[in-house]
Amino acid sequence: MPPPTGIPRPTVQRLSLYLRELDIAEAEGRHTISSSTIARAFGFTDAQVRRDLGCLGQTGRPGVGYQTDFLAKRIRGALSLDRTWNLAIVGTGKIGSALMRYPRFAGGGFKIVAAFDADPELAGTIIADVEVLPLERLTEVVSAGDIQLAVLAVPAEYAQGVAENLVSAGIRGILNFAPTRLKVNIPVEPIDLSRALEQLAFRVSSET
Amino acid sequence: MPPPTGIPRPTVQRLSLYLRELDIAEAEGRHTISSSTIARAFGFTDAQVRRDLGCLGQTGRPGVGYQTDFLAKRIRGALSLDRTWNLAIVGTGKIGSALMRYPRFAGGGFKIVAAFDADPELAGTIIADVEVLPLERLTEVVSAGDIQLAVLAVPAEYAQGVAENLVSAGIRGILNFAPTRLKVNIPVEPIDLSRALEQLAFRVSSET
DNA sequence: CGTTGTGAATGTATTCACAGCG
DNA sequence: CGCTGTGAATACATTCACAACG
Repeated sequence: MPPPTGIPRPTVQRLSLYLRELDIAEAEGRHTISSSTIARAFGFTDAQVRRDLGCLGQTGRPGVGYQTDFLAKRIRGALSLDRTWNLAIVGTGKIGSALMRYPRFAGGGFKIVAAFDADPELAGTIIADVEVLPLERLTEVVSAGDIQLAVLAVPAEYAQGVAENLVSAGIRGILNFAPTRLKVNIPVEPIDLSRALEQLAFRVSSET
Repeated sequence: MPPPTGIPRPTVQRLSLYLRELDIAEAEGRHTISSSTIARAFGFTDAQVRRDLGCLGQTGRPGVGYQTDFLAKRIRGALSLDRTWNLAIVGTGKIGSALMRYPRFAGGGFKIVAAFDADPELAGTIIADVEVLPLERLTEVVSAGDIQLAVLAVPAEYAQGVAENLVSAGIRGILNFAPTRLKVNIPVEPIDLSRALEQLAFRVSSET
């Protein structure tokens, strides 16, 4: 049962952040937190935080704030993080293999369960406890292994082709590191380093 | 002379994309391109593209479209990409060193000129033609080397401290790979993998 | 008290629709 | 014609401001 999709995009993005702050608060033993505390952590306004949390229904108590564990659970539910997502890494070059060793992926319900590379040299290698398989086995393994998401870290020129394979293998979403817009009809979340750098350059040069 | 900062954030983001499409068009020998062609490449509306390009002043010709080379130059100017930005990579672990080998950085006016790591073992190593220096030399090298931007790829717990060093060394903007909000008064552009994954999970599970 | 939740007001971004130009 | 540039209309997001609540 997909949770209500009525949550606006910018809100979803911020909910991810709130979740982190809640985890910190919980780890520090704070059982309750106010909208303005959350807001301050990220430079938002308290009204914004309340508006965002309002999307999850009644979650706070006036005069007290939000109960951290309850709210975290609520956000996880809304974001569908209250389950495990199995990931395949496709392309185990520099970026792909770096990601496989990125510890934070293990944290929140995301689990790397397979890795693929076109280079036959790499097949058989083991990176962070996961064996790298040849690309040909993608369809087979993805279908059999209940893998929902893929991290695409192949050279730009192959990205579209591999993406199409992923879709027909049954992958439901792609985290795309290649600087290309993928033409597929499943959700794609791009990680665009050049764009981020250009953004940064712009902001720096339009400083006061 | 910083270009007019009057360009709205979402527009700046899209201008980066348009620039890519223009480079492709130019490479293919198309000397002219219409707003709807650009729009189609990214799934935007033609009106949106024209509105965005409107921020750059009069750039197109009715009945014809936009002249690719001229428009590209105009966008580069607006985004301050008509210059070289010197980068320092700070933290040459998995992600940092992967970035140093990322070819696309070389492409558009961004040049990695220095790299630092806290681990003395790594000092002296050479990655992609750049020598890794110990963190202590950061201030010295950044000041001397005319380095404007830093890519921060250190473990989350050190990020804030290193960021402060970067600021006092004279860095003007940070591309931050650590999953932390940096409290500094220069522009920071976050690359947040966990957030992107969570975003993706949400979108997948709220599919029709 | 302090803090939530939310209507109403404001601000920002996108789309519509068309006059005007080559 | 085809296509740009832009006012006017619309949709969306954020902030204000305050009643209600423990």
